[in-house]
Amino acid sequence: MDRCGVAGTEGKENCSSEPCKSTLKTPLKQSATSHSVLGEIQSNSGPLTTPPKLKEIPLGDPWTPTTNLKILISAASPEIRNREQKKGLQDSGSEILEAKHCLQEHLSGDEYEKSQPSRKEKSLGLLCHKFLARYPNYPITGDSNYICLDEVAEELTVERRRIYDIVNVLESLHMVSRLAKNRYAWHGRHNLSKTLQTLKKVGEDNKYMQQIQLIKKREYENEFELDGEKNEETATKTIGINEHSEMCFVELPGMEFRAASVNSRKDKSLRVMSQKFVMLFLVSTPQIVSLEVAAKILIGEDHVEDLDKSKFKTKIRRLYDIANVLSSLELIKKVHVTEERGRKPAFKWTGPEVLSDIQGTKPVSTVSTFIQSNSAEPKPSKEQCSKNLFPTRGKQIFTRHPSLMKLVKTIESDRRIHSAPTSPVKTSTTGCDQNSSTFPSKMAQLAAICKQQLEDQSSELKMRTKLSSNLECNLAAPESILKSETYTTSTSPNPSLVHSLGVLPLSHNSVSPVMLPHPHAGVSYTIYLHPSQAQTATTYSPNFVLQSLPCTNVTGVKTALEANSKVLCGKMITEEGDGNVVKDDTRNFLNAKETKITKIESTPRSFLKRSQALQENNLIKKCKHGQKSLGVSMGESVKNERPSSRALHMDTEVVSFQERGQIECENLDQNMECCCDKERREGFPEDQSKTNNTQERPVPFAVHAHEALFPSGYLIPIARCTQHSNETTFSNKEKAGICSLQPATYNSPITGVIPVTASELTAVNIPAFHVTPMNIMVSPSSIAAAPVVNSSCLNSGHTNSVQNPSSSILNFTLQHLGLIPASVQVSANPVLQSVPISPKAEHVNMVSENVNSQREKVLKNESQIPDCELNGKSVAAIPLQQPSVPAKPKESQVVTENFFRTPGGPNTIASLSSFPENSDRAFQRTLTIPQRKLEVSDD
DNA sequence: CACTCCCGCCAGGGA
DNA sequence: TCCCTGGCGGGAGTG
Repeated sequence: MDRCGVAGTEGKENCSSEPCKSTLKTPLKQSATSHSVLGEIQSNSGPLTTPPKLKEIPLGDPWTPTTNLKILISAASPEIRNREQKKGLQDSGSEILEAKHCLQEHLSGDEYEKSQPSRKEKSLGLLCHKFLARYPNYPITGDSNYICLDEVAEELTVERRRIYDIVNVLESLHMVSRLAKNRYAWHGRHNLSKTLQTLKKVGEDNKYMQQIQLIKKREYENEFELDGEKNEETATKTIGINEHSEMCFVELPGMEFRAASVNSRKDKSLRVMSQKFVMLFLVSTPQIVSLEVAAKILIGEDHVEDLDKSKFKTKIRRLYDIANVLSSLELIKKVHVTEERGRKPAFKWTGPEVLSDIQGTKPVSTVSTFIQSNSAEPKPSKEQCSKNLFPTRGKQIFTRHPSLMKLVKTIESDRRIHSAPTSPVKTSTTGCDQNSSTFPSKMAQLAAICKQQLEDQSSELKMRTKLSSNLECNLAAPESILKSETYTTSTSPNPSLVHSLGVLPLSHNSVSPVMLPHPHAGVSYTIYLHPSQAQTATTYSPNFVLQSLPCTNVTGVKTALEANSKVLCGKMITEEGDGNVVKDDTRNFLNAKETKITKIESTPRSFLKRSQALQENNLIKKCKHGQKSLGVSMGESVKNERPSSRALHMDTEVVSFQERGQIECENLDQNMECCCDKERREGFPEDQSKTNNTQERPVPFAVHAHEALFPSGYLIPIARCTQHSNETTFSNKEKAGICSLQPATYNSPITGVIPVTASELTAVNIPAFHVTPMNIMVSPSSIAAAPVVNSSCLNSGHTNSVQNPSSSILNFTLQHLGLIPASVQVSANPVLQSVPISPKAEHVNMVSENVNSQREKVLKNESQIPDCELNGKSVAAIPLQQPSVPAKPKESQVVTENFFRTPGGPNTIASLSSFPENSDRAFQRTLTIPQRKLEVSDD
């Protein structure tokens, strides 16, 4: 394709005056340059040109395996043939030219035209389909799924330019990542769910919902007021919302680096636009976004002033490009929205439902090279961290997300960096980590930052959470306490920090720090998870709610209540492409627009109210279920605080609390929401969720965050890692069913009955921790400090295996609770053996090594913890296996269920269900991270 | 005519 | 300097 590009350029020179387009209709000119020829050939039938030429064509191109296939295809398809010819043209333009001439000569105008592929046949969407067909949705990790743009363009017989369009959109979804020039890595949909979650989070942060509402409001006003000036004013206002927002590309942990190389270019508008476009869908309740609205919002972010038509038009064009690709991905579907003003093109989200998952976790927008900092290295200075994170000059690998700016500021104000991140061990499980080498440093810095942040706020956490009263920390050696900080949104100077940190980039080589923001109180904990495959973020809330993010990348779980995000829109009639008409009468909503908007502005208040309502709701639920636990006392206090954190993001919501009631499960609390969301996303079978049998539950660690209270007072809902559940699709029905599901009861030998709502399956129940409540006392400080899994630990030199996020969480939990020594790593992933923490590892919680056998037993019995080393003692050794390896015995799946019900996202049944298409692969992949039943050997 | 969106010119910038 | 990238908008195709 290089040639193409070149040829194109050259050709332009020669035939610039002669529009290639014209060439299509017009006979090819001898003088036409290769470029023009190319165009002609492409569009014109190349019947004359023989397939053989194609073979010959790739002179310089490596003979690809697909060549034969292409030839065959071309033989069968005139269009393809043409494209092939075109391709061939690149190399042997003259020959093609001749052929073309011949063709033209022999064909009449009509015939010639007929021979040309129709416009539709050349659509980007179709091209994208072809492109996607080349790669598996869920490629096996570790496989080298590389994409050579030249080859692809060649094989698809399209200009490389078109491939860029596709790749850029795919890149925005992290389905591909750029490895090098002309080379991309194919990730398939493995990261899709994470990406979507992240995007949703970012979208919520950006208040896209509000923007949409404002735009709609404006339109609404226009309809009735017809006040042009006013409209413009409104428009400006609307746009103004984004004025400050900067274009940024949301990165996923582990993906940044590669993307970075691409980011050299300032404008990645297509990528950014794509992400934002997706965000719009994710944040809006009727997940229907009209092009007009999308364009306005996108323009608003770029240039508020430039609302001129041309710009708008251009945006629309680009949106079409993006939409075509997204449509090919089956993430959206074209529909038409009929409003008062008329019928407008729009797109409806048809992709997996995305939950705003983990609270406080944020997508790392862009991370530049990090200086690797391991324990031995001096702690990175704040400046350095900032610098690395947000390089101001040179090649900024990634565009930084606004939230990161906040982080930087926070860091600035907060100088103390407590502990250096653990040295990451390089564990590349994916074929994409070629550039991982640079990650460690970044991660380290991020970790340092997070730690710092956490530490600073830890004191606050202590005060807020009176966990100490309930829990005494016998675990807590000073070091054991990872820098954790409490984040109280209300008081925290940098409330945003939590969110900023939310998602940290994961590198295969390093541990990723994960912010565990307290839902409301803002107490956040950071857990350093091994970024490598799992990419799971864990949230640790003061109330001891552990949540694992599907991936670290996942944006924090803003409480964006999906239900809440009701888009203000007039009566909306959506005509789906297939002719189905979807009516969404939200007119009533319009009436409240003003009010709602006002509310939005006065977010704090509304938040409080909501918070209270939520709290009440939670309490009620608890009571309802008769749940009693230590967590209650603590939990409540904690819960009370949650609202605040939530408030940060709730401003977008204008929906009345009652409305939310419908989605009660989602409203319970952020954690729960996450869980719920995950569940839904994962396509958790309704029946399954309803199933009382925990073991059958696809989701390990399923616990009703709100309801399942453990004696110990630890409420540890852990969201499943949704890594593999990208494709989960839950029908509305299913969702509803889930939401409405009656709480399932799970028996915990120790704790007793733990009612769990099906929708909350994602929550993790860690009965083991509750076994000896009194023994597991956690001092406030310890609580505040989230155990950080040292990267070294995670990557303990013994193994290359990637730490499963769930395992990280497990370790964290166990260590934190003192169930296991800090030095012991329990791998949630059966594949990953428990790995002794490297002595070098710093920041590892020094958990009392003395874990009484009872606990272990309890764990064994109760939590069904997978084999692991407790106290560095026995643990059924499990052959280390690359988690990435997809092929897994089905048994693993079963095991998974039993295992602690850990959030091993990947291995959940749900995830399986979510892979309708590639069930095989999905399944395999799922198996990849088998959850083992924890068999703790009594010593 | 409006909507779509293909096509490829051309500039930025990395190698 | 080469040429990879990708913004951008003209204008063709479609309904």
